[in-house]
Amino acid sequence: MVNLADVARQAHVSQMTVSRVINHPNLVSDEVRDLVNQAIKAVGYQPNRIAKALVNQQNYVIQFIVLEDIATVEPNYAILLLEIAEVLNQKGYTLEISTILEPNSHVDGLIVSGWRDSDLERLSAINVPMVLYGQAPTWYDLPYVDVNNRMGTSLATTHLIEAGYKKVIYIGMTMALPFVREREQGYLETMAKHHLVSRTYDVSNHSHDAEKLIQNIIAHLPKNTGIVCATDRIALGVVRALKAQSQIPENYGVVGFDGVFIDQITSPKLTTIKQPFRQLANTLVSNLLNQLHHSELKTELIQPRLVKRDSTRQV
Amino acid sequence: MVNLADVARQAHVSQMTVSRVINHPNLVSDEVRDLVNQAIKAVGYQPNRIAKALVNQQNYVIQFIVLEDIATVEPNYAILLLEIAEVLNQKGYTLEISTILEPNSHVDGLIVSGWRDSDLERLSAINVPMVLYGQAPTWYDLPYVDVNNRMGTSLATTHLIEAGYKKVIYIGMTMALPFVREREQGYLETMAKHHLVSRTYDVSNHSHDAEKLIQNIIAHLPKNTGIVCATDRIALGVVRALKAQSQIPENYGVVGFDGVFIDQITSPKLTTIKQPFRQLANTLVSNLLNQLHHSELKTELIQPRLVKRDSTRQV
DNA sequence: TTGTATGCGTTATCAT
DNA sequence: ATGATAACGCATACAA
Repeated sequence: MVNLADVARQAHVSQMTVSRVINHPNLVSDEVRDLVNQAIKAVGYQPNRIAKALVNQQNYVIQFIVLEDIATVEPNYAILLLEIAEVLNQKGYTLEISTILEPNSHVDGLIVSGWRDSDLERLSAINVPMVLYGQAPTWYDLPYVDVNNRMGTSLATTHLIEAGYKKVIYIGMTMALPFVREREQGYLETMAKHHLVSRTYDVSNHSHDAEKLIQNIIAHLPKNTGIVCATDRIALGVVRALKAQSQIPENYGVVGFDGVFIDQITSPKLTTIKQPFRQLANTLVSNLLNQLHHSELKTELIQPRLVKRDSTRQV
Repeated sequence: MVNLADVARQAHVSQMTVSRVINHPNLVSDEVRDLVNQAIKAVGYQPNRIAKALVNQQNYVIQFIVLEDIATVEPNYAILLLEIAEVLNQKGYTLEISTILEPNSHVDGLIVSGWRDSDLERLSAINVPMVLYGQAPTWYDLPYVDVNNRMGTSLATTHLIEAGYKKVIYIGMTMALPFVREREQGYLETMAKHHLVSRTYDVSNHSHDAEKLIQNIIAHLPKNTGIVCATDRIALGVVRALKAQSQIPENYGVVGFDGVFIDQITSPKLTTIKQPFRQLANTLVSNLLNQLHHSELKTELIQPRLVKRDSTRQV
């Protein structure tokens, strides 16, 4: 392992000068700085994160905590995790993954996902920099990053209206979580804005439930109806129920939400609201590192994107 | 932060004695050991991984490298990653995730997945302990862990035969990877063993392709046929193509492979070969840690499990 | 069986 | 502007 001493020897300066060139280059004269930089390249020096961590009393470890059952959201997490890991590694941090909330002293910061309202009390008691993935109630002072769920369903609803579907209904989820309410609100608001009558249904977030719901209400569902779904999973069930009559997208238009994996395996392919996971990952990480360095708390909503495919009419 | 010195003071012994109690308890007298252990609890000591890493010239970081396009296998990876992370954390290691092959000096070991044959040359040149996820050719001396793919399709084929399907065909993948060949072999062998005529087709690993294939060959496909699919994705397309006539499982039986996520969202629910991801994760990790400590190379195949659901007849 | 001295690679502090 | 020294927490080698 090549260390500071090796570089120092090569450049005929002291260890400290090398350390300064790396951490406080403006405190070093131009000539010496160039000399040292050359030496660093020549010997192939790579800073030792462990030694740095020891002296700085930091660990350069961020823990990603998944509190919900993975099975419910698998594809999303794979993407998000990989994005976060990449961003973190770039900044010299390591990502640790955990499924329980019990922060060890060796983590510098927490990214928490899949939490329920009942977790927030416990979370706000923990004295480690953290950022939540998912919109949290404001009365806890916990910074969060999320996609703008309300805007998402609003985009979906607008798209269906503009595509000429006469009636537009919403199929939501039976979960008391902020993002669930937000998605519903996005639909309701947009319908109100267009002076249209809204109609919502609730199912569990499983394709088979959504499929059954549609089979039950199909008799009362006029042709030329648009269906905004709270998730791609629900949309999958809806599409399956309607496909038998191959009435998509002529008689029924379907829009999902998430845009990960499921949207690609439906038939017809799903028009959906895509969560920008790369951007979410970037924002989560920079948010957290900002807290570590400058200790500012900040909450952010990221804009989603409508992806038009075959389950809705081309406008 | 409470350290060895704090414990030592509490127990009225030296730092070294405390260190010994932790690392070599048999070198310490019983009384002193008990005393120190009490002190450890009393002051709430937690070993500092960073300091340990520095002195041991280890980093306690394992890198998980995903070389293939994530989009093709998302759900599987989410599960595998979380399992690996959990096992690793238990053993005091941290998991780092990367999508490129360029091991930094700060990683102690590599778990490599999604590699192609063309990567193996480069991999075997890297001088860091590693284990591959996925069966590799034996002429590279790289240890790997994989599910027993051959046994998997064999289980699937046997199940269909025993369920009374007269003809059993196989839909495989157009990829030149060992595991692809293994899965096909499992089918072919089992058919031969039962003195049955085998018939294989190939498609890309996309549900839409599989769906088209079935639509094209359905005319020549006699009733009472069993279909072994190389993946759940393919099975999903097959089920979709056959569902219009709702002939599953009476006239056609379908078995998939993987058992992650997709199998739950098909309709009817998929009979499939389940990859034991928890066991795979455990084996991958213990394999790697064995290399780190005792430097033995070992390759292992894990047994998969047949999960009978609604896409095949109950025997 | 227990304790002392030393060093891992880095950086902050203080001195020059 | 540059360098010498000490310190972070732990474990190995050696001494007692």
